[in-house]
Amino acid sequence: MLALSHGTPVPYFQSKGAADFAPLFLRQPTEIARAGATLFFEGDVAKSVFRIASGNVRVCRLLPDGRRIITGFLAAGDLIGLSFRNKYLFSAEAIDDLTFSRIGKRLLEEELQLVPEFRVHLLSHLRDEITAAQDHMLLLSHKNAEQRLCTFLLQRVELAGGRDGGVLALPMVRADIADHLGMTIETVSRTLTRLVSKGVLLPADRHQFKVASRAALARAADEEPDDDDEVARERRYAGRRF
Amino acid sequence: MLALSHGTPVPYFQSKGAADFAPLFLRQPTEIARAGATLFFEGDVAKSVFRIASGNVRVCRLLPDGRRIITGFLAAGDLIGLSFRNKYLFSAEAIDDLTFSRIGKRLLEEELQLVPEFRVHLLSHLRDEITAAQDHMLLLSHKNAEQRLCTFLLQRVELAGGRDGGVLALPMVRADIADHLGMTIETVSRTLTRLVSKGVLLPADRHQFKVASRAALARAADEEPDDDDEVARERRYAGRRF
DNA sequence: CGGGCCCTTGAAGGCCCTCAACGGAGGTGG
DNA sequence: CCACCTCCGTTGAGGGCCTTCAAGGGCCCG
Repeated sequence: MLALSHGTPVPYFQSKGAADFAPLFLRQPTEIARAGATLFFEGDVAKSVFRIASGNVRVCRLLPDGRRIITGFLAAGDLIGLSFRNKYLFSAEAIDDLTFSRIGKRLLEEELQLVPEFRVHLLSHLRDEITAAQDHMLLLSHKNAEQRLCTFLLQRVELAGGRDGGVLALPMVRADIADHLGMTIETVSRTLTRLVSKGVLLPADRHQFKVASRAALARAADEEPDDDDEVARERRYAGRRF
Repeated sequence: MLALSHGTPVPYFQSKGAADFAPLFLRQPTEIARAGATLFFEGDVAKSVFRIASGNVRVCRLLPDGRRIITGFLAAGDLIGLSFRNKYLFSAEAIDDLTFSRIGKRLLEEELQLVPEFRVHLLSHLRDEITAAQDHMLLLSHKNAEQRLCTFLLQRVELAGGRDGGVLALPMVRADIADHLGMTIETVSRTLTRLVSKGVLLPADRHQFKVASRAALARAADEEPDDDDEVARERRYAGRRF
């Protein structure tokens, strides 16, 4: 279960899915953090990689003027901090109460030297991060408020494995969503309200919605505001390709 | 010159700078491409990694509706395609006439198995990509047109090693800049004009400017539009931190 | 009950996009 | 050599989307 024997070739550019570093953390003690606690700050010397057992984490960076961007939200099973050099590139804060474990840089290095599989997992993880970052750049540069929010909601539905009747959990506050999607809290609020009034969402409480129509959500996430015909779409394609 | 002997431990999370894969490409033949040519398309099966010898490349992704984002511009010495899984994540197109070489996935795999240093370089490269992507997300989510353009121009000045009197080269067309910064070509044009009239830039031709005041450029890249005092800045900081 | 935090809603304004027209540069063919 | 075309860049006018500023309500806790 743990590893291939030394010297066995392991392809670095394979098509495998998400990395699985779980075995590395099996022997590490479980720690806890309260809502609002900071696991580490952007710029801190990186000593450990973290793995979330339960709870939610926001990962964020700050501009010199204090504005903030949340590069992502993490939950149970996710890893934090694999993309550091010797300092962390971002801060990690607990959204709600958290249980997690950590593995020291030193031990991680040793495991990577010994176990080729982990090196491949590491690469796979970094590529996933790059892909996610690029997708997010697309969202930020070209999508409007409703598309951004629907894209985000859809992601949360999918990683929860939810179906149409499923409940959509938004453990973070509106300001977190806003700073993730490059919007203001007012626009987040207004857009959520609009989605409810359109019948796409059904409000449960502040942090939970039911998805009335996942199809409508998907449509709103990727497409033009409305009445968008295939002709116009093809025309734009043609204009770009050459 | 080529590598450490097998088994020598190489730290994976060290602080080294940009990766140096140049030795891998020394034996590869040089190829050429005309301006406008496409090295590979997003979604193509990834067979090779490329290294630019001369010329400029744009790296881009497309939305389903045909809108485009240019994730970055590459020049001599840069590598393309290291972050693929088994398909390319983006397209790469020649901006001007290009010379480059490539190394096959197969051979690259072998080198990575044999030479620990290259594995470290690969990680370092991927982390650089993640860092750049996050910086760009910051730009796209929170900066206005002038800040975006100044940030971009400043990057180009710095990678050219230019001083105040240096010439700023913009080999790409305005549409490329627009799709990189999440703007329209009109806004790019208007903002450039404004920077010229402010005396920050001096126009040479369409694709070259002189930077009259690099300090002004840096100020405009990161700060508030204008007359921004420290008091206001500290106030915003305080508002965010708690 | 008062205070703080979070969320919502309204009103006004600004920034940037959209649409449109024009001019220059470069290439091609008459 | 010039007419013509296309691509690229600039500039102007108008409008829409989102931000900013402001107020108010719900919830929790001391």
